[in-house]
Amino acid sequence: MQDNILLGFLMHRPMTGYEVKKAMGGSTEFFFNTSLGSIYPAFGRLEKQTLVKKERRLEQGRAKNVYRITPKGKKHFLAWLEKTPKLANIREESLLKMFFYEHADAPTRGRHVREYIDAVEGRLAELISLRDGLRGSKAGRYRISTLDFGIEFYRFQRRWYEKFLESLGNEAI
Amino acid sequence: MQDNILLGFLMHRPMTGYEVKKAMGGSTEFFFNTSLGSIYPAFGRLEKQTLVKKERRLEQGRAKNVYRITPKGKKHFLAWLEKTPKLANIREESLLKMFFYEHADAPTRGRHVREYIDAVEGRLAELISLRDGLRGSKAGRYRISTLDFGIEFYRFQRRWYEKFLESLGNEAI
DNA sequence: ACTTGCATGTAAGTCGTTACATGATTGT
DNA sequence: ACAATCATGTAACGACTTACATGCAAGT
Repeated sequence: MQDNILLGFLMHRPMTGYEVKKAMGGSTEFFFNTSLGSIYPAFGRLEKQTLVKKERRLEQGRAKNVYRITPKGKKHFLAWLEKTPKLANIREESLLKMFFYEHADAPTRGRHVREYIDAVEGRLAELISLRDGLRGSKAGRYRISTLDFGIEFYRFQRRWYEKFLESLGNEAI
Repeated sequence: MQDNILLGFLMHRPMTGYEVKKAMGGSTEFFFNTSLGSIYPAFGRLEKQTLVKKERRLEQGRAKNVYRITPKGKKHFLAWLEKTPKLANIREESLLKMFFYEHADAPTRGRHVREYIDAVEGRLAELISLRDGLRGSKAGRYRISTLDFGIEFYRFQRRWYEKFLESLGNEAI
């Protein structure tokens, strides 16, 4: 899957590994992010499969490895893109701990939920300021859609955990 | 993290790897699931750390490896449980494809979203029937909370994707 | 006889992270 | 001079999955 994201970024323009990593910031980083230590080997694999082509460039006296997607790479990416995405599993540590909350005491449960809500609000603020920055820009509508999903998702979480916190207040201690 | 879930299940009673796997079904499987090929080696590691103790039992002429959590294991589990959970990242293939939707055509986008909503509805039906089965049972309230979160989460997704589908209908093709 | 479920484990492979290692350029 | 950013890569490790391999017991 990671390979297809890299190809997706190269659909826009040829890039270095470092540039792809930067491009993820503020765009995919909230639902997909990957480290440089993962990107460079991935480009190596993609090159072996001739899905990308490495171009050695000298810019400002610095050697760069710019990767360009090949026609075969485009076909590969579009074939992946066409397939209906699989339903995502929830995989949250917070739910896992909640599942075992009978083993924690009431103050711990309350603290968890309050701190979790704080974290949700922090993330929410980031996403909202990101979207505000995109207003009036030429950013694609689908990029904005992913951001909107993120914002609504964290709002949903905030609502849910606030209600949960209330219900904890009513628990018999 | 996986290790702590195994310990969490053993907090209830000593179990075999197979039993833990079964216990996940209908309880944690919607937000955490793991394969037997992962559970058995994990118990081996936990035993080396003396967090669990293997007990060889003969039941119905069959040899079983029943694992019991040790006092040290309990301490380890409770220490993990106490720490505030980290904010979960969204990591959904559907959002990733959405991000690149300018490269797909309108019928593909529509098909994706409709099929995704179908999958969400299927999952929702599973969760709702699970919860209905839990009504009146002695199931812990926190286990029910995790289920409720799941149900509300998939309802949120259904709403969001239905609105998104509508907005796709209005797109300039 | 056959299939399903119980039960345990290993091996190979995928996917990804963090830390290590290096070095140039740009801005203060 | 110093820090930050640009830029590339490797090594070690961790977490997990699927497939392989085995075998008994219970139900049909």
